[in-house]
Amino acid sequence: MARVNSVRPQSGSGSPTLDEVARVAGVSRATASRAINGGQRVSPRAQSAVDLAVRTLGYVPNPAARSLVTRRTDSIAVVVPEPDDRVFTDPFFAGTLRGVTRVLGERDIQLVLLLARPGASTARTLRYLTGRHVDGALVVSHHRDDRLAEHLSDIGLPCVFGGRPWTGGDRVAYVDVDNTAGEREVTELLITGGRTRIGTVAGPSDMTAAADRLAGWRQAMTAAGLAADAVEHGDFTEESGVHATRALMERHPDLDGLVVASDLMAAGALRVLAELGRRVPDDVAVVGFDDLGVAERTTPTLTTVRQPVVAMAERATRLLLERVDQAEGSHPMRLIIPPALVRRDSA
Amino acid sequence: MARVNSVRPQSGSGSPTLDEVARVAGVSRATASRAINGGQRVSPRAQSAVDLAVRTLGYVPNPAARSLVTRRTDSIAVVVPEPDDRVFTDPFFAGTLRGVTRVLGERDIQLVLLLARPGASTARTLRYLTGRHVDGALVVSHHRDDRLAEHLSDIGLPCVFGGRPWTGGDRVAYVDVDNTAGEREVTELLITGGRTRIGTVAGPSDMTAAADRLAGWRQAMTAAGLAADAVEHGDFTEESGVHATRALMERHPDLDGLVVASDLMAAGALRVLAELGRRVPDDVAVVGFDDLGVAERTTPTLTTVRQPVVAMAERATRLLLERVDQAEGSHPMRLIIPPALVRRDSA
DNA sequence: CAAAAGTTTGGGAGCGCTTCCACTAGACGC
DNA sequence: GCGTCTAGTGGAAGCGCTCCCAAACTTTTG
Repeated sequence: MARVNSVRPQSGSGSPTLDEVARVAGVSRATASRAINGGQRVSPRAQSAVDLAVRTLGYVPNPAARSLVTRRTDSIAVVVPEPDDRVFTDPFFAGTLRGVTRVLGERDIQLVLLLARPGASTARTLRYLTGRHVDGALVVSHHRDDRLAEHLSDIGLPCVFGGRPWTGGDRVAYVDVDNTAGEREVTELLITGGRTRIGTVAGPSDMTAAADRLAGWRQAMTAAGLAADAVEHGDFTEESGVHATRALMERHPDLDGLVVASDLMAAGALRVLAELGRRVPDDVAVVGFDDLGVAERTTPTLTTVRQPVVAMAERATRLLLERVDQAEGSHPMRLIIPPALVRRDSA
Repeated sequence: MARVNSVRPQSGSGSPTLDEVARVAGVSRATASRAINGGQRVSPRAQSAVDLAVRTLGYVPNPAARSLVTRRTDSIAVVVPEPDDRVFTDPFFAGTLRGVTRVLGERDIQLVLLLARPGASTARTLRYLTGRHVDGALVVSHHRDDRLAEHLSDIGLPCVFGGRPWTGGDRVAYVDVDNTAGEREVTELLITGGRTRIGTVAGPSDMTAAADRLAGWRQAMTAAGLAADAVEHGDFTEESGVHATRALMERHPDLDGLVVASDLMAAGALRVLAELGRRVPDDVAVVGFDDLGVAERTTPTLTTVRQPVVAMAERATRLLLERVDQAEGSHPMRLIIPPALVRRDSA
């Protein structure tokens, strides 16, 4: 401890190592390591010596070396198998990322954004995840054919899906809103309101959220003895909502209700209806899905189904971290959030 | 080579290691490593033996071990010192991320999203970056007091700023649009159009983009001998644009021109003007800044200054990767993009 | 045909960290 | 007074990889 030695970092070889900290603190590398990581089984004396050394040296542990032995990286991936331009315009992703970062911020875990463009790069994503660059993965918006659920469960990487996966739903955990119930209820709202000719602008048919919402609409329609034949698909963007609504109104000019699978698409629908001179809700009642800000800003404001995206993302992230912590084990769990109707002016 | 040995991965100890690949391929670990990394100095025979072993074993290199020795992590951070709710609503960030991911996708580099909330977590961000978790950093929207430029240049981590940093601009590289020139020109447009009473809704005064645009407006005004006294600050959000415009119009009801420092704020301004019954552009001409989609969707559509955000982010990322590659050296470089006026209906 | 030059190869030394384990001191009980 | 605990410590063994270097082999050349 009283040993005289040079205190300066060894020959400017870059950042100081644990070895140097130990030398400066006058303890062994093992003790220094313990002191830095929580300080179990370390005397107060040694602890403060190490603390001081860390501070004077400006020591920061080398993450690669650490994770080589701990087998942890303290980072998780958010996987978004979606063309990048869609990701960054949809408030759904914005909300998701917000929820994730909020939870991650509580602990010292970082977020790796994995944008898997369609096709080829799924393989790359998979390779990345297999390589254990991250401790876990949150898959956000996946499509039928990426088979991500199976692949991830094969790899054995802790993961949670945001939204029910197509297949392998029994092998992975997921958090989802009850899409079917939500769309059913909001459709029933229109029916109760006296609408009899209700069409739907559904989402892309390779996504479960879209399929489930479509199913909800169908259930309500058939239960009420109404024809469930006016269906058009979009891809959740406003643009696609415009096209789908145009097509729908052309084929079924008599529609008096429109159940749209996302607010963004509903905003497009409202624009088309305005062009067509139909009054909303007088001539045509319109409902959306999501309630992430857009619904409040349309004219008229949108009656919709609220999907608490931020909260869901937080839950999903917590779930993921739990699974990461208790390593393996813990069988898949699903968390289904009840949807909430939000009545505004469009229906 | 003809040695008989068990080919199956050693005792289910998790993922196969390079050692196992080497054993299966009948070569040394060194040769296997070479074969896997580019295959310089490897005979075709050995190469294919290794390739086969990799494939049958499903080998994926352990990134921690690799980066422990290479001192590369093959990932870069995008640092956003901004409250998370702003990040995900502003099309500016969306565009930036898009540019970044596009370039990163070309190589096998991952993106770590570092959202530094104001205050305390800047320290954490800095610690993370100091720890060399990433090979470089792209700082996107920084504020005056985070002093990120100095800190990063101290750390010695390759970094590029999106937008001129407040201080330390001579020590770090950055890519920026010529904010001053852009705002000056668009102001001159109003002046040429015969407007004489032109106010401005500026951005937050702790951001260089805002300060530079304000300066551009001032230059044009004073050069034309007009009073540059109608100034109000917002924070680039639509909401703040509403407040600022309201305050501005109250104090200066005679304004016939409005130079707004972002399209989002300009959208807010348009709403206020509509409320106030002023016709745009007849009574008041309005111009924005950014042109990232919002400007096309307002009523009337917005005359604005185009900032090619995606392209800029791409350039910035390329610049960053260059700096990462040639390690250290290469003195700071700045890339100033000329702005482009986009004429629409609002002025 | 030997020497020189080039090409492949494997041994081995780390990269910086955590953690097992054996060991030393005091604290404590009888 | 002497075992018996317990808290604290350091030595050393890896984690899985890259890369230097010298050895072994192949080709070229005089």
